[in-house]
Amino acid sequence: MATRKEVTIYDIAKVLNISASTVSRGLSNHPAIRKDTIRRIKEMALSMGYQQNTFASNLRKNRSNTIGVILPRLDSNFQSSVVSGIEKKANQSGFNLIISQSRESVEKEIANTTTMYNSRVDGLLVSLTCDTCNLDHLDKFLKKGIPVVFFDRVKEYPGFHCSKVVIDNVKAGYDATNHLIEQGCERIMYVSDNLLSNVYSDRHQGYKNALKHHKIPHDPELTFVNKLDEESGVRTFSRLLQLKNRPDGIFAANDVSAVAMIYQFKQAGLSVPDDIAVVGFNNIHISRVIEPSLTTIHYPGVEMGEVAASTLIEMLNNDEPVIIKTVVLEHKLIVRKSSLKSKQILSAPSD
Amino acid sequence: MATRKEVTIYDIAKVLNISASTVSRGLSNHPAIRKDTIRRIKEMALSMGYQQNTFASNLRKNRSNTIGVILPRLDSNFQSSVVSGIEKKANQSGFNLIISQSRESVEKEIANTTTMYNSRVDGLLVSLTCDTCNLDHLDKFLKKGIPVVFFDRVKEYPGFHCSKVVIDNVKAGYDATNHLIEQGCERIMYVSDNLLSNVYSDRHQGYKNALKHHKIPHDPELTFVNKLDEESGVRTFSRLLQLKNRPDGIFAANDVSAVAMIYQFKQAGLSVPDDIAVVGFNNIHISRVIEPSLTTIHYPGVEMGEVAASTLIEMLNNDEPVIIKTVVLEHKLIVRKSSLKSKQILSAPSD
DNA sequence: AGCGAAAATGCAATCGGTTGCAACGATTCT
DNA sequence: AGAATCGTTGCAACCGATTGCATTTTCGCT
Repeated sequence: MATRKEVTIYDIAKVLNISASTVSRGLSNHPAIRKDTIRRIKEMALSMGYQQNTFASNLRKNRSNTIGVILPRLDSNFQSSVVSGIEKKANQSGFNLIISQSRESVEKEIANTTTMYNSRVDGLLVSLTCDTCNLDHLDKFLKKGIPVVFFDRVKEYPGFHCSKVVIDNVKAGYDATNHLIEQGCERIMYVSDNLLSNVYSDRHQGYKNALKHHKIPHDPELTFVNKLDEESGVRTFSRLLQLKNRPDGIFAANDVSAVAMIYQFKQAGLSVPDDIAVVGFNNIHISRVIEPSLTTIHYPGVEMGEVAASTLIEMLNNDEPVIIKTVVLEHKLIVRKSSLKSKQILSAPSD
Repeated sequence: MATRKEVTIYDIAKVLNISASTVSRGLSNHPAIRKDTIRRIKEMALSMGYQQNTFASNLRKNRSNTIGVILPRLDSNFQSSVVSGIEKKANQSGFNLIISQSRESVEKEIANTTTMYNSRVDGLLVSLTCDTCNLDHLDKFLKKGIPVVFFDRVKEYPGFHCSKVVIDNVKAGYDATNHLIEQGCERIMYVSDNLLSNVYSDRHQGYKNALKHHKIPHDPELTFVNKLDEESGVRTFSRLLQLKNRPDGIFAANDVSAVAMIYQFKQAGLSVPDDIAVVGFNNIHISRVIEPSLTTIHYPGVEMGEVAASTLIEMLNNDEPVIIKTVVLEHKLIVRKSSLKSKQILSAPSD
């Protein structure tokens, strides 16, 4: 009883006493088919419970109507917002979405790439692993004319050209650091994840730029690279203790670690922001409600997903040669309490 | 230059001077094919860069090797963890995943259902919208023998039988409320989302059970239903102000709203937990680091996803008649500061 | 060497929709 | 009226892998 026979276009054709080609064309509103015939076909299809067999269609058209997404993690605030945006756009345009996570493993990223390739996705959206150091596994897509769009975690690679959707991480890093400096911080620590990744190295660059701009010497000891997870705060704190000269400001490359640090500082009896000011990155929900609330860089996740998906879909729907572009979305420094030094300092002559 | 010809089994067959059937069988390790032939086929396939055409295979086998997931939101801490777990299992078992969000809209849920059906998913994982009040849109799957597994947001519906993966929300609601009562709370508010959804109504039931068990009268005015988002705290707070008798405890059906409330209370100069104790639900990251840290119900998201996916995959791989089952995962009350009334009360004779 | 069984391989139909081209009828034009 | 044209529709060859059944090859055994 489970698998009763499927209705095909041939069945419809037989009932209406026309050919299957006409049914096929009718169902896709082919201009050569008479309006009235189209109506009859569609009505019959509906009443017979016809359901298109996408396999057959895909096979013939050699198009899957599917977009592949490869990203490090789904269980991340930021990344799941991006996927949410992607899903929205893809769905609107009638594309299916197949998603796989690399879990920050290059091997898994490569494996996922192959799966996507074999599933014959029409296009690919990728946010890279931190450790991805070449793009050989993506070559086959470009070679075959399957567009690839990077988002967030991107990579420049010789001979590999594809569109990207990012924020200006250098500028954002600059803004964050600059803000701390303006608050009177003189010894600022940068807490980062793997500097191989553009997002973290660019923020680092911005950090250095800001220091330079304010003529503050750059102390490499103040850049701490570690996994930016919930335990990051503990590690950073112990790292802090080892330093001769304690920093008076921290720029953390994500909110999760910033929040974890604030927690550690509070436990240790240090005052945020007065003993040490903190700026995070991402503007995740938590940053607003933590005590003190976290100054951070807002970073539009859902929008990034939407733009990335739109960019890809545009490439898919256009027959003209692909235009490679890089879309840079606006970020915004959101100042909250974790970085606002007491008023005396604030009102000090800063210009 | 874009689309260079694909390699097919016929090409391989021609080169090796054997038939395509043998190549097909060889590639799938058919026992009737000589080991040596298999080796030769595979080597040639590799060197020619053969890539299986899944459309053709799917068409012939009438199987998509794809699992569909429909859930309310991807940009939710909890739900994205579940998806993460699902992806992990699906990937391990060689299934693709297509995902779509209903964004809490029944219409979109139904539309997604149709898309999934047309994509001919082999099985479906669903977490329902709060407002979904019948399962007619899922009927076609069962009728066609496509297994459906619900997770988290489930629904009992006459004549509709499918497996489920859930937690015991009644018990969890009981545990949360009971804990508040043990802390000395006597007037406990339940802050919920739409009570049509099992997760919220079951927690409500547990809440009432606990009250009853402790012989505390149930005041319907103390159940506040609203959208459990970040603004929920504001709404709940204004609701609180309207009450004659201010509650001394709150059980919130998710952490996001609990945290938002705590924030409001603090702003208003109320002490948590002494003026009002708070228990949340989900144990999202934030609950640990907020001040005061939030007592909550831990709720295994990733595991729920893994179990749901495994359950479905098991059904897909078994030819025997499907065994319907309900898997109930353990939850756990995690006591933190937001509910721990001062020691005097704690050490009071509670037996 | 010869026979039969078992092992290995090939044949050809099939899955269901798509599409270039041919064909048909109706209309228009000369 | 005959030719040209346009609007519709049908024919048949795909797309590439799978699989029941037929056929060939292999090999053991007498």
